[in-house]
Amino acid sequence: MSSKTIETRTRILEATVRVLEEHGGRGVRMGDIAKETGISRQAIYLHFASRAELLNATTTYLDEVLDLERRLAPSRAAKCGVKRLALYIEFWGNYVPEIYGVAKALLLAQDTDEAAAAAWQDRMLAMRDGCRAAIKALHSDGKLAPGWTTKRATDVLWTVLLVPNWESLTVECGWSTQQYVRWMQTIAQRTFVEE
Amino acid sequence: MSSKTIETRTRILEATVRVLEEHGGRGVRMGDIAKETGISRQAIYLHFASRAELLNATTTYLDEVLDLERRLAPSRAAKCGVKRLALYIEFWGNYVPEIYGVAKALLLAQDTDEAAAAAWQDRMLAMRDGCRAAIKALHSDGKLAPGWTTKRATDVLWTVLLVPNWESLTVECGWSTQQYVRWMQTIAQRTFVEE
DNA sequence: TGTTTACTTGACACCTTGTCAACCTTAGGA
DNA sequence: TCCTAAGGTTGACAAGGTGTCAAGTAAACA
Repeated sequence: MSSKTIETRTRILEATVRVLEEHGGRGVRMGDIAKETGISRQAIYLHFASRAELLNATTTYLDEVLDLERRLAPSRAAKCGVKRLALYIEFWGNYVPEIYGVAKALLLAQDTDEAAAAAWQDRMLAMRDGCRAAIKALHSDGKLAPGWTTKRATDVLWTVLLVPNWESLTVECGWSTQQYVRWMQTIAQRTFVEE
Repeated sequence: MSSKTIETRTRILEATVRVLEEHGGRGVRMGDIAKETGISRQAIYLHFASRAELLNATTTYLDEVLDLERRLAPSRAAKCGVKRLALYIEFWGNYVPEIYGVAKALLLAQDTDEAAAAAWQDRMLAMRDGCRAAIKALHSDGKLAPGWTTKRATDVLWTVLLVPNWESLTVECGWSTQQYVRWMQTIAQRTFVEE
């Protein structure tokens, strides 16, 4: 790829983030993104094969810009399962607001777009790995509350952390990010950690 | 409305339930419903103003057919808050699978359709009343775990019971209805009920 | 017999994504 | 300096869905 190609590609990605963030991921068309980038709608297809691919590339781009790996480090370095669980929820609760626009757009595209569904599925499976790791750490410490298997506890933690729930609590119910983190930690603690 | 009008209207509603249930609420077009009913696509608009209105009417129709009121009775008659909470979750966990197809369709229509969004919002606010009643009953018994306000606990219970979470646990994670009910009760118990 | 009611058929507007062809512009190599 | 290719522009169009409209049909009803 020439430097000009890369530059335009980056400009498109930046514009996508901006316009998606601004509209909460809803009702954003290819034409809107093109206008924000300052190029024609058709030109976007010179860089991305479809809307789904653009959306997918945008999440990857955001992960880099927001330094996903650095943000994940604390929870991975936790000394005990209880701590790891709390730190993972803290990471996630602070990450979702930053990616919400793009995430929502990808989420909405799922119905009509097979590729978008697969892309989002992938990301959520990655998030699930984080959940599983936290639950396993808890289990290793002998602190997983009785009755829970690793699989079942992972299912629940993962489901509860899904973006629509964050949306419900913050957008609908008016919670702040801090409240989200704090009470999600409380729920996870009470549900999964043996007293 | 003439009896013929009512009969056709009912046939459309029945057909909508069938075809939506069959396809899990995804990718069902007005033409599909018309074909299933045995009338022309345009004729549906003689009975329902729009796709959103049809979907909305279908949920109301299902509530009647499935006797929503009767199903709600046990939780409402519960003698204590703990029991009420458990029974409400049991009701909901057994109700969602029955309405899933229609619910999913209405859920998917939300992005493009303002009216569909409002209709679903309405139903979910009704469900929220049930959550609030259970939490309040718990609170009256002095059994609401410390730290929770009625509002905050209602927010959480309501969010956790939302249809996408049921979908995640059953469709994605492979849980049975029984498992869903049992573990949701467990989570609610451990999270909200004072030991 | 004549009229109203429920429905049919065919056509079409609107919206968005994705594709195509033809044309333009500019930077870089020979 | 010339000319070529890459990156972009414009206009047009197909596909696929919702919703609308006009004209016609068939049967019930008065």
